[in-house]
Amino acid sequence: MLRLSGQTAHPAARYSHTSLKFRKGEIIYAQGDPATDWYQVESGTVRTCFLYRDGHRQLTGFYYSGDVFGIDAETYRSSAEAVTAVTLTRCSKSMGSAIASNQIPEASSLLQSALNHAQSCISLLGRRTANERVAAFLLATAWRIGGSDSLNLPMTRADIADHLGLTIHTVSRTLSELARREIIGLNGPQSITIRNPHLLRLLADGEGRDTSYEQIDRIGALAMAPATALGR
Amino acid sequence: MLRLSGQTAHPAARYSHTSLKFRKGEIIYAQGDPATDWYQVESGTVRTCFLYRDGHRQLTGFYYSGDVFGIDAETYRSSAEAVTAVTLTRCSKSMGSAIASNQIPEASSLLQSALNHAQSCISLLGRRTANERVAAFLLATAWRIGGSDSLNLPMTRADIADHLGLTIHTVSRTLSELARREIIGLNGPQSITIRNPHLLRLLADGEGRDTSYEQIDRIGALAMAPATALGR
DNA sequence: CGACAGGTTGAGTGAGCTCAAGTCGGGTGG
DNA sequence: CCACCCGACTTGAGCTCACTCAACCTGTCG
Repeated sequence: MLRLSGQTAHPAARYSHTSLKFRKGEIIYAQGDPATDWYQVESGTVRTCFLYRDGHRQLTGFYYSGDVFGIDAETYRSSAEAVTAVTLTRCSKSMGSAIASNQIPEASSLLQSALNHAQSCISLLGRRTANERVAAFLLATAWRIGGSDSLNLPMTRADIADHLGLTIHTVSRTLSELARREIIGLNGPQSITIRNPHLLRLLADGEGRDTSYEQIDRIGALAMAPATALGR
Repeated sequence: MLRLSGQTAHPAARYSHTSLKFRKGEIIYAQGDPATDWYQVESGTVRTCFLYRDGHRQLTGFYYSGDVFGIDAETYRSSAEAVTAVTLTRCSKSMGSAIASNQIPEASSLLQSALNHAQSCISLLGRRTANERVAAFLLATAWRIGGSDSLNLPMTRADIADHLGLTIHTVSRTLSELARREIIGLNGPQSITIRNPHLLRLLADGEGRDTSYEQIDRIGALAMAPATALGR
């Protein structure tokens, strides 16, 4: 969510770093492996997955260009996998010491970044309905990578579902419903445009709980009106 | 979950610290306040709450004697409240600098502790059913404070519910059901004994999903048998 | 062209929510 | 000492939203 320390920071650059490439779907490290390295994304998208004993998984985060992941104490609590083809910079922790003992100058920044990611994940999972979770996820993702209203979701529906604690069916249905109400646009499964950010924000914040679709759409239209009038 | 750095460590002891008392229910700091201090629990229990725009809350953690909380970057992302009467040690961050710039030696340890708490929270919310969440919560709490099989839950059902993303009704029903099956014992709402930790672990790990109660109870009985035979 | 992965959509079910009533224990005031 | 209240908890009944099961569509790759 939060960039590490501004646009230009490259914390990985200061250490013995190795550039690596992974193909789509490849595993970068596995849950339980000794946490010897941390990584920074150069290009592409990475997901971290926590696997439960019964086989189902909880995606704890998506990492885009500039993001840092793999900041764990002893062993990795989540595995990391390439969502798309990725290039990474790998940084060995062992050259200084464990990251927990702060012999690495940016240790605090890296941990802070990891903590922010975890809190964002909690913020999504704490929401109550599928609408709220999907809406909040779209806004968070748009804010992180899109910048503008059009965004390309690199991950599959299954990834989104396992991130939000839903099924792919519910995610798909919810997105279709949002598109039907013209809150978002769907140009193919991966390409999404946010048409009504204001209304999406209301949905994410739970304003649609005991309110009918017609009511919330009216509220959204009212909220949009000044912005639209101002914008053109 | 994880103690900061062993039983005897008192990271708060090394700084300008102030001892504070709060009564049950009192607010220690509010969400959005500038994060100027962090705290260590001397006695009692503290909860941290993330409030959503619609008024519902997500408890992001419970903190017991020895635990540290309030490790945020700029402003507190959650409020902190006294679950019981508590005594705390408050430590000012401003004496060095912001915690993110690692001028405070234990900054990394504190952040690591906060990260562990966040990951435990995700691990609970990532579970699928009420049974799994409640079982996992009981085990985590017992491991943290109980030590033995008997534990005193300092928080209310509402606190548990808002921590697990359930309602108080579902929490209450689930606990009653666990008691009815003699997996736990209930001596009053706050006092719980774990009678069958093995079976509780199976439930927490989702082994009861597509299995009937009778089947899982039988599995649990089998799993218990050797341990019982060995133990006495 | 077939195989397959990813995605969408429908129908029916069920776990957990909502609404509602009732219990229990502790505190307070008459 | 008892009546009363209040907050916390429990439990029942019904409903709803998300899951399950299933079918089908689409694009891609060999």
